[in-house]
Amino acid sequence: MQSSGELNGSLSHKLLEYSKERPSTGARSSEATERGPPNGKPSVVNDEPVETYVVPINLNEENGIHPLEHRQRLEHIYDKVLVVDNISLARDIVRKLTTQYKGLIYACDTEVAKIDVKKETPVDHGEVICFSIYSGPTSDLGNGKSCIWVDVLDGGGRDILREFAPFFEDPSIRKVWHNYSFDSHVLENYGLKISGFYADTMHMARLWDSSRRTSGGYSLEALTRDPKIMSSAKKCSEGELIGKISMKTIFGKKKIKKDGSEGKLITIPPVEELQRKERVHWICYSALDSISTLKLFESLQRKLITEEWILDGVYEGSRYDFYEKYWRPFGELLVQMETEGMLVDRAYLAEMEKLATVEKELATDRFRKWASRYCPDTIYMNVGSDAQLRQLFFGGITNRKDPSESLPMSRTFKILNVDNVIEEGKKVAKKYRNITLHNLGVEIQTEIYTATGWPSVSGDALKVLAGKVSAEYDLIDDAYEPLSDGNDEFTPEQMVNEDEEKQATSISEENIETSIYGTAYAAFGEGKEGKEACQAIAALCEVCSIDSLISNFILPLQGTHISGKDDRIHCSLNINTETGRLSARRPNLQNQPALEKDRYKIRQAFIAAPGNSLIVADYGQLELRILAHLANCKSMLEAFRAGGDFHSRTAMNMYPHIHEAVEQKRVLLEWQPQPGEEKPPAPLLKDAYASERRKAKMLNFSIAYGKTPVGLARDWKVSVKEAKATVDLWYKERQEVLKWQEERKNEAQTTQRVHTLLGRARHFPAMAHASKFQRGHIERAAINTPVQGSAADVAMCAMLEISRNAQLKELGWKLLLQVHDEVILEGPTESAEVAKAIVVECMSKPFYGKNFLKVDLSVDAKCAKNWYAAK
DNA sequence: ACGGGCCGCGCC
DNA sequence: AAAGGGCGCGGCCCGT
Repeated sequence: MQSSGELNGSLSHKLLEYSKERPSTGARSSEATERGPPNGKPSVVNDEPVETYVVPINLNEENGIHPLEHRQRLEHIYDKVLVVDNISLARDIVRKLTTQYKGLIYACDTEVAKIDVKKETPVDHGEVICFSIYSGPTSDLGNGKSCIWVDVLDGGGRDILREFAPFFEDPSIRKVWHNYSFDSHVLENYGLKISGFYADTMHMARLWDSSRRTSGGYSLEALTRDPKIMSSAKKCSEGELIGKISMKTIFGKKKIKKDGSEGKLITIPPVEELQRKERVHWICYSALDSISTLKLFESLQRKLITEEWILDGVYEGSRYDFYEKYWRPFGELLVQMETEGMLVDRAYLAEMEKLATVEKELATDRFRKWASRYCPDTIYMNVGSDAQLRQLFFGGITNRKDPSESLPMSRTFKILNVDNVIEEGKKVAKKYRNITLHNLGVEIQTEIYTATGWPSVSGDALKVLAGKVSAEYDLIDDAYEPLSDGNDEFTPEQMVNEDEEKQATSISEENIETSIYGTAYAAFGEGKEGKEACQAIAALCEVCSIDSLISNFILPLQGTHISGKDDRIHCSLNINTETGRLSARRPNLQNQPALEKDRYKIRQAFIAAPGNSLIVADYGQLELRILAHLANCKSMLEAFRAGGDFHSRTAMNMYPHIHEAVEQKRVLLEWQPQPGEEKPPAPLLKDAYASERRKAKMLNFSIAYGKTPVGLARDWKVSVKEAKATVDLWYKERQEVLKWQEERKNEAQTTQRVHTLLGRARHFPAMAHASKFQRGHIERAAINTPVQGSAADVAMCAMLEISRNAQLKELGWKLLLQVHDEVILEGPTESAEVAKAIVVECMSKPFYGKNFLKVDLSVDAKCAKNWYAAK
């Protein structure tokens, strides 16, 4: 496909979708469509190597080349390809590969059928139909050919593939892949244990430039066609192909519409069919994948070698050295973790699904019944539709950003006819039917709007309407008691709510009746009506939160597409973020509900196998410690050195009156009960100065993200001036942080990049021509990236340290998952305590047994039978 | 019927 | 006018 420069630019208007009508999806890799930044223009960009779903309308002139010409150029490859379609030939070749040609570097690539890469894990899914191996133009791998193409489909299936085991499994034979994870898994489905991993060109490309997500993506095609990437490729002979050509360019056909005319949709036959019926072109297409992967590797290697690698200010070599030392082993480790997977208790999830469904129905009925008094059709409405909710509460309102647009007072919606309502004059229920929703008849004030200017109907917005009333279920009201606050790592939003709660409950007795109600109380005429409105909307909040738990977690985790034969869930762990954090997909195991809010205890479903336990270990205030180190901030470093409650200490440093109280021992910073002591000898700071500590804590979290006084003022509901004053208090003792942040902004401004602890760079190519707002965004990213990215570096080093540990390996402990500042391992229960101590040691000293940071790294670890219990 | 845009929300 | 960083994903609605 074309680079996204074109995608976002002049060509974008020519783009169209093509329908994916292949019965079995052919795939050479996993795929994802992704979203652009919230307000940014770039919308969908291919992230991983895959055939794209966006093509130029004019198929005849892609890049000025006629598809027939593409095919002709492709055919030249055929002369280089040794087609291996029988076992004895395979045996001969493998003998060569593993003896006289053992020292070469090989690029490998598979083509896979019977897998839906958007939904399924490649672990225990997919069938390899062919693969290609290439090691450069000069090696004669037989008959003077330089590229091997192996027909797995008709050349011997599993048997011919297994002939290549000595090649794939030899750790001394260096192999380069584009998205190693996918190929590794599909090959391992045949019982092979792939070894000799040498490089993943996708990771190398990300190390070279992490911002291609919005400017081209990381598909093999996009990368090998990008002159900026391939500029250093060796000059190739006339007509030689380097860049990958996508499947649809070669094999795409315009769909013929019913009337016989050519449609705009483009279809591609199943890959098995292509392999058999378009054999020559298919072989060339497939061979080109490994050829272009090797060229890409050589180009990226040359590029990375030219870059300096500076680790915490010290020259360490080239950025390719960084790749070899960190991301190569990390890439291999991630694939191992994916292979392991996490065991999930399906019976438990099924049980929770039943419970959640019942509770959701109750709450739904309650809301619908109330709303139908104002608008009858709400009985049939979809309470999960934000459009329908917006219509009810805000019908008629004008758009805040674009006053020329406004919601109609009344609107019809097409809904699934789940209630099988039969319309007048009809005999059977239709699949869909229309309902009419109009404004409930009252004006509701709101301060929360969506990015596009419409009033928000999010959970937060609805909570403001409802206030702090209970939804008052008849059956299950007291079945659910939220856990008490045992968690220190609150998000600022949660802390604001915490504040509101304090205010709400501190209001005098006679007012408490009305003060707990939200804005809907007055809107619906106070009294009984107002009260019922608030309760109904509270029920609606319940529906939303239950629904999101069901559809985001309870249901997907039970699906078979993301689990292997062993019933374990194999998510994909990707190095694909701008900052160097991991992301997890299919499913995203990094966003499982946290303990406090998790009414169905979903983390309890993640279990260890019989006889095994999980170890869950996480860093305490990792990002703040990183910030203290990077900025060399005396006050923060001291606070961490002193230990104890960091946020209390921050509050003490911000407010002189607290400082004085601590000095005079009127309050305690923290207190560990000593034997014989029942309660602290003086009040704790976190109780005596709770609101100051909350502010301090919030600033601790917010400042690293670049939050502005304007944003804080909005959250705190105070004036900007007041918010600014509090921010200044925070910075007063932390001038180094202020200075460091200014330096990062300047660095981003002048060099268009910033760096992490280990010396990775993040580019800001948009800096040169950024609007004021965009510039602000980049500046915040510039101060956040070194913090977040360095934390990611530390977490990676810790994982590598753990994976290198011989004792852990011997005891049978394996890494399963990482959630940014947390790792999860599984192993035999009998050695859990020993293993836990080793894990803590590895994480505390993640750099080959050392910690060169100016702060200690605090690690909290637990072992238990499931994830919930181990937190 | 499918995919994109949008919204909303889960996590750190 | 916008005013906290980084993700993935599901539902809805609307276009094709």
